[in-house]
Amino acid sequence: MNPPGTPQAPGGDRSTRSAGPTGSARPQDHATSGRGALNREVIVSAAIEYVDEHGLAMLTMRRLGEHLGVEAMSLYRYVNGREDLLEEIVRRMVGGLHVDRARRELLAGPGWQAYLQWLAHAVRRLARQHPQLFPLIATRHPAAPWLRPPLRSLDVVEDFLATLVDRGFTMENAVMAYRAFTSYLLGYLLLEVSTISGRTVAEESLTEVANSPPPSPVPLDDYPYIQRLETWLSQDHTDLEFELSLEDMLDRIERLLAGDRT
Amino acid sequence: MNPPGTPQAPGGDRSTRSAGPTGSARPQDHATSGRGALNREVIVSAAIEYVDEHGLAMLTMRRLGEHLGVEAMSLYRYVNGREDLLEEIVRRMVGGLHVDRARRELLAGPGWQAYLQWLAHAVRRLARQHPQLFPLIATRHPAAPWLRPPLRSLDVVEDFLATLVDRGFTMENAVMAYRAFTSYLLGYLLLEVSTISGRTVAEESLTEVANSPPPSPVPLDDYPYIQRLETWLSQDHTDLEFELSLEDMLDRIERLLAGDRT
DNA sequence: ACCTGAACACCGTTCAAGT
DNA sequence: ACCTGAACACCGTTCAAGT
Repeated sequence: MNPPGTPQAPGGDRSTRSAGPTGSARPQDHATSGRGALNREVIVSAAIEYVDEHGLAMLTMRRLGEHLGVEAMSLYRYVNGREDLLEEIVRRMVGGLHVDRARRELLAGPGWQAYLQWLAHAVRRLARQHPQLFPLIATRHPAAPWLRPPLRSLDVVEDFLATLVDRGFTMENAVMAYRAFTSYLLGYLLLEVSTISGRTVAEESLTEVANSPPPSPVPLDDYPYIQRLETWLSQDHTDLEFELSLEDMLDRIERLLAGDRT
Repeated sequence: MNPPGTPQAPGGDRSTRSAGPTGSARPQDHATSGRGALNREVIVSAAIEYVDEHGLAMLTMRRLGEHLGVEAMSLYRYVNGREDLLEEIVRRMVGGLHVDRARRELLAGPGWQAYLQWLAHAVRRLARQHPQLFPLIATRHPAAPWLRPPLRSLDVVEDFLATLVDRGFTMENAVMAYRAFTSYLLGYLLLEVSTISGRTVAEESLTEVANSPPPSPVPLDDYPYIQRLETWLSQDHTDLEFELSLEDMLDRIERLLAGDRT
């Protein structure tokens, strides 16, 4: 399955499902030498950190190497190239949304709403913590193309469907709920995040690149309505707005169920 | 305003609002020489064409130059670098959504619903015509950061707000409608498009790059629910699904209005 | 006025070589 | 086993030079 030339990541076990509490970090007691401790996990963490600070465009194999105190070429032992690194970042971020059955039962209780509420908030937390990275989640096409952003991880989708079907959704309705939930979240958060990171990235590319002209403040004559509504338009999404539209969306899903029974 | 070193685009009038029926293509009767006819418009068109065919990652100043039968450096006379080119592509795509007042009245009639219906379908047409480009629309941060994707163009947003306010929306409700509409469309279309272009791009990067291993078909043991629902999940979004959820969203906007009157 | 050649700084990636 | 140096092919972009 693997072309012979391809460098092999040591300990490169791709399955996310496995990770029991045992196999997380093999004990490496002989000199955890501060410098030489290079591995896939460290690299991905550093990359996330770097992007959060400098923006996605600044993430370069060479710069990441430097940031880690290592030549860029060393990274290729653990990461199968830049694409693979980005993919792994997404996997890692999204992977945190998976909860085991027990925890899920606790979260959800008898209804499905509490679980979806929790999931939505978890994704939002992610988006706001890593505004630079979230568009990646929304844009990258996964291995399984019918696995849509922003959930991505098979584990998370499995959680989602299991919860709903166990609570009495038909298969068709579960899928419709998945789509509704998923596109609501994606659309909402992409916009919310674009206001946050829009400014952030702009500032950086100004200090970092420093040759692009400052994004000219557009003159609003000729646009009377926009002018009148600018204060409202530029207002940040509030937590309340998220809660309300989220509930609205959950209601829509509930109506799916109701429509089924009548 | 312009740093002296910056190359200046001839005829580089940025305002989109201007374009009366007169100034579209200055008559250049002296030898419209098939080769030398390089200008901003031609470049942008070629770029769009190129991306549609080869994917965004393949769009390179040098390759685009070659595609146009010209050295890459020539492009810099008309386009202020790659970033500017991308921005212009977005401007051009989104610009087509602007309709003058007369046409809008015709479209909308007395209600606002017909206009929003038309707009939603126009954006969807765009997304499906240029699946490779649509994520760009969703991701690029505009000059005015409160101008959210996917509408982007000041003209279009002005159209949107004017239509609603003229039909009796309060300012606050018009903005809420703008957000609801915008994030609904963005979320929905991003997902729809990701199924289309997911496959497309995968095939290309396979023929073009040819060294990445074929995206391994994920084994679905361990994921019983996904397995059961796969056929549903992988089903393409249908036109009907779009219509239904669109109407649903318009209803939500209508409830904004109703809530105001009670 | 418009295009080009040559050059610069920077990429991602490979591979033989070092320790 | 792990990292590096050198190299390759390819970027975006600038600028003096050609016509």
